[in-house]
Amino acid sequence: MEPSGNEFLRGTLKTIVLKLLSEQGTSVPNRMYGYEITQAVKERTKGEIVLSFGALYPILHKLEQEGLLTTETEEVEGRLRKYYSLTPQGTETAVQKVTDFERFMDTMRGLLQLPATLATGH
Amino acid sequence: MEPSGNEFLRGTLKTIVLKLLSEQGTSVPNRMYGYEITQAVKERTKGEIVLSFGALYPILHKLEQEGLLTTETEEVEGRLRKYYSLTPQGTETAVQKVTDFERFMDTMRGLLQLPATLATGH
DNA sequence: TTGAATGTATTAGAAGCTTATATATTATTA
DNA sequence: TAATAATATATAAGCTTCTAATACATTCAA
Repeated sequence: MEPSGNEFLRGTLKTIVLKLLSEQGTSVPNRMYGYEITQAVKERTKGEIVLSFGALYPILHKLEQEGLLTTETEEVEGRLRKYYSLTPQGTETAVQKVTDFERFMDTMRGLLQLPATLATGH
Repeated sequence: MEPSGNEFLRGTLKTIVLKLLSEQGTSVPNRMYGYEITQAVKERTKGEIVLSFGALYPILHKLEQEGLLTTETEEVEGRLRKYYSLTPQGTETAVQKVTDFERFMDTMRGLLQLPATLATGH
């Protein structure tokens, strides 16, 4: 039906992936592998958003194909791991997507007559 | 591509339609026709969100089929107009969807590390 | 009389998901 | 030691949802 039962998530997956990769990790540029991305999203949202692999991998491949991501495969503890990191263009797109999403939320708040959020608790 | 060039709108269309119909208009229960809905969305969002008819009508028909909307057709100024209004179940769903969307925005703000919105300007 | 605005509706096709499946290793538990 | 959970990447079938295009019809303004 919907991604992890949340219909609103539709169309936001690329933005989530790009944003996570744009954050500073232990390596510069930051790199993450697919499984790690799903776990990070699950942890940060306390299980509210769970990316399925069937959704994630096609997105990663598409972003790579579009030149926003590059990959490096490494063997870690006997298993193959494919790390993804942003290209310069990917970094730009990440910023743009997040800005677009903020704007979208603002527009939706107006349309649905919702109050501005004052306390979030996160 | 995306609804009115906005990929994030995916999955929010039902919520928008239900919310608009749930607001108090001149009639109780409030009723609107398809074209009116697209215009209301366009005006409220200053053109940022434009619903296409190809997206709107299937949604209206589906909501009717699900028992969330009822319709009445009237002739107004020589043209046929089909008014949609919420059933009791539709009213419940409208509230639920808006609540779900607020929760979703909160989750996304946490995930994307966005600040809480203090001033909106709308 | 021509075009813009108003109005409902369908269709073909693309895109973005879900769900199921395949494959494989390591770590834990019964 | 055998089964299962967790770790890890990936594809395929199929459904839903959207875009873009089209059809049809009326009213109003230029």
